[in-house]
Amino acid sequence: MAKDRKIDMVILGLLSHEDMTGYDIKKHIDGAINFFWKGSFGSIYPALSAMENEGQISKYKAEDSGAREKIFYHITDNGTDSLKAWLNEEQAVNDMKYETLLKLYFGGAGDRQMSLHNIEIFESKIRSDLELLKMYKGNLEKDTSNEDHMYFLLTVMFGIETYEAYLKWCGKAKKMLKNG
Amino acid sequence: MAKDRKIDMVILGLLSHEDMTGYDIKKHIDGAINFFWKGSFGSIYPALSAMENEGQISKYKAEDSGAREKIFYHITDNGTDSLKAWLNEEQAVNDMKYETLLKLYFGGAGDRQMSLHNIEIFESKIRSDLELLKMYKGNLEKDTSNEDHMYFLLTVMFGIETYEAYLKWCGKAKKMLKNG
DNA sequence: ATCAGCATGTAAGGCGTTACATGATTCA
DNA sequence: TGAATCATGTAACGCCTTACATGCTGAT
Repeated sequence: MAKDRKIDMVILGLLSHEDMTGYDIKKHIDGAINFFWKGSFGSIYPALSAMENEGQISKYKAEDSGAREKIFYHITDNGTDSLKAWLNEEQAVNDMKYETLLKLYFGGAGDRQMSLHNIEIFESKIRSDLELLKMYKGNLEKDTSNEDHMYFLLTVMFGIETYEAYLKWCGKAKKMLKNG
Repeated sequence: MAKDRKIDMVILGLLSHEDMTGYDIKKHIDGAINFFWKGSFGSIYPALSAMENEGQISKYKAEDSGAREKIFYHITDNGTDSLKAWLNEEQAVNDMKYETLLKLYFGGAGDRQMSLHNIEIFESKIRSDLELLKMYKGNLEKDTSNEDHMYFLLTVMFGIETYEAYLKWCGKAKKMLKNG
């Protein structure tokens, strides 16, 4: 029941690269991170407040902002320590929820055409996401000077590898449903 | 904000095969389903109560049980309708949370040895889970008379395909961290 | 004797989503 | 003029986990 909000670590990780606003953080999460982690405004802003109270991050307002106020957050030494401690913990939970597989598992309660259709929907989503991943990969490979890019690239490669496996499986599964 | 408890569908799906107790349901979820969905007693028992009130399932007590009372649940026609309606919905959310990748993404904040170690932990977990999946596959292939086994087999094959892709990636990633 | 497994359930509380509220700027 | 994007935040509420409570049976 101890605190286990991983969104805190996402925020600390992003702020370890550069100062950002809550809005910036959301945009980053919606990028390449989105393939292995998610986060909404409703979780980010409250987390930022809590973490500032805990002294993990500090905030300051943009001086020039002619438009609406922008609040930038900066990671503190405490925050850096928390981030490193988490990285060094051996425990890591990888939690999958494939509603597509759940439906397939219970496919016997419907007809084959339906299962086939559900696989095709999955397949087309994966196909378009895979293109996105390949685009990310291309961009990362252009600039190898940044040390962090290797880490980003590794996660993108993970995505590509698994998504290609998904597609391979889709082919087999469709065949089995048609013939077997 | 509408009801979106997928655990209901897991329960209906399992009960569409045979009558079961809450304990039986938990055991099934902890088997091959565990690779793509999870469920605890704390979510199963309350769901069973709610679904009985809604008329999706009905309950009866085992007559002979010499030991502690056993409550069996049976799917009703309403329940079967709900299950089929869900299976026919095109929408399916596949939600991943890879803490391992999150740590790797922010690997630049630590040293390479740490990232390498985290990948090795992931790799050994995947390796042992893959063996389990292959055992499930072998068992399912022994009895092809049961129509449902094809659906179970498809989900197990999905697991095997993706886990093998994970391992392939682990090899590449370790090399990159050592050399790159 | 003691521990694991069978079996049902409740309680507390954390985590997260969706929807709402507000308002400026930019671009078609 | 209207929509999209920038930007911050709150409110309501749902889902789920962990821990607790209870007690029998069978194996070591």
